[in-house]
Amino acid sequence: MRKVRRHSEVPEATIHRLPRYLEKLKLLQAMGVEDVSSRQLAESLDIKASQLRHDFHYFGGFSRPGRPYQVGKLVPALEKIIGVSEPQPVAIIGAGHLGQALANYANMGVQGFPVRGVFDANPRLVGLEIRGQPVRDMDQLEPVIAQEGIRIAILTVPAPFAQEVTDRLVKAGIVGIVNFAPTDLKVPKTVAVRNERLAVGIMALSFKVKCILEGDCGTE
Amino acid sequence: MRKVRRHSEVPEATIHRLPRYLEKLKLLQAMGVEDVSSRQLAESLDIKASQLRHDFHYFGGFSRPGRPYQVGKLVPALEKIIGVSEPQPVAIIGAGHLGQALANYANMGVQGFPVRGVFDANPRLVGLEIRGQPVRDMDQLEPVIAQEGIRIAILTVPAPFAQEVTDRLVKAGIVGIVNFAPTDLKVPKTVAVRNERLAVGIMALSFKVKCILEGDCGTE
DNA sequence: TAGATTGTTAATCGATTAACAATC
DNA sequence: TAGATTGTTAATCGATTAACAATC
Repeated sequence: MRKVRRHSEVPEATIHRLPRYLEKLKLLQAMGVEDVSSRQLAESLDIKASQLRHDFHYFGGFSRPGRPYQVGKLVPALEKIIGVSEPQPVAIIGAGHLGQALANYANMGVQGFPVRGVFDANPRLVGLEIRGQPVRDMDQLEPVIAQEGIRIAILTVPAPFAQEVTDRLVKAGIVGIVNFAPTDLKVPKTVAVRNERLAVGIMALSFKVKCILEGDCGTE
Repeated sequence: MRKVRRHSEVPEATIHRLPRYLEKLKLLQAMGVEDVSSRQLAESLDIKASQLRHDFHYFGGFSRPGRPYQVGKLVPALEKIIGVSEPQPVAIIGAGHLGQALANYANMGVQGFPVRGVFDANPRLVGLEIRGQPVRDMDQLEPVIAQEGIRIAILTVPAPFAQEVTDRLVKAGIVGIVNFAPTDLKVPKTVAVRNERLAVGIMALSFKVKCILEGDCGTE
């Protein structure tokens, strides 16, 4: 470690590549690979080696010049940077189809984000068991967040309720929200929001599909 | 319409804003708003007016200099550009929790992407009804895609099966794939893929949460 | 040593923002 | 007309890529 950089200086684009680096490195680790060069790793991710080194450079000194990266050292280093060295408990607000799907998604825990609370306002859903956890009534939101030390929430409530639930989450100490509701959330600057909107994704895809079908993509 | 531009020249960033423009404009339309200036529209989306005009400029002439945009003209124009003037039938491959959640998501049809086929390899899921549609066996994949004229598929199968299913989809004439499997897909250049990976999103969020909690964000 | 590799800076590329003429 | 607005180009900003010295 040679330089300390403030996170704010790390470009958004780099931040989004970090999880992909970690994912691929964990795969290599599981295969017993010990060393990997920037070229090898970059190629497997379909990016340029210089970009990968440039990205790593924000955090300084993962290897020494002349030596390839050691998978066993890089994995924990990236986990520390991303913030998943310790498990990060998460809450899921909204136990509809999507909320249930996410609560059921076993990989969440494996990736470092164990689900420690599932909440819904619908009394018919409250009490339902998902992977050994009950769906809780919304009045349990604040106490469970406090008790479990939850900092990240996944929001899967209908759009009309998204903002009021968000306000409660912020007051309860939540610092990061993954928003699946198709609406923009107002939060203080000290809270990070990531919007996951399926509709936007499928429409962007549709634009490209149209361009492929109409031979309008500049490839011919 | 003054200029015809090839789609390939439209930047990725612009493509991803088009659905957001359309979404907001439809909202305005539903409220009975007839005219909207670039400044008003941009402000409501938290972007710069010049960026919005610059984006629209790729497609040329939505209004005339001096006159604001007419919502009633802009909505169908954007729908045409994005490719949702006609409903685009989609197939969902994989009827696990996530696949079921998506098949249940009524908004899909409203947004212009009606679900016209849900498929799974698990015989215990085959026959299950979701919103009036049966989960079909995988051997129905090719005939249904052909019969319904489906061009876009949503992939929610486990990662180990993602590539083989993709190969079948491509052979069956699918041109766009929304990939929820946590693995990269190999496809010909004539097929568009959009990766929707929850793990990447929550990890990118985690990085920011860490930076907020540690006061390492340059805001103080 | 010779070849390969990283860390780091400089050059290139692309996207955002500002500016303003033309128009209503 | 005066004020507001778009379309369009130029200026700025940021991210990617290339280049290469230092190192093994």
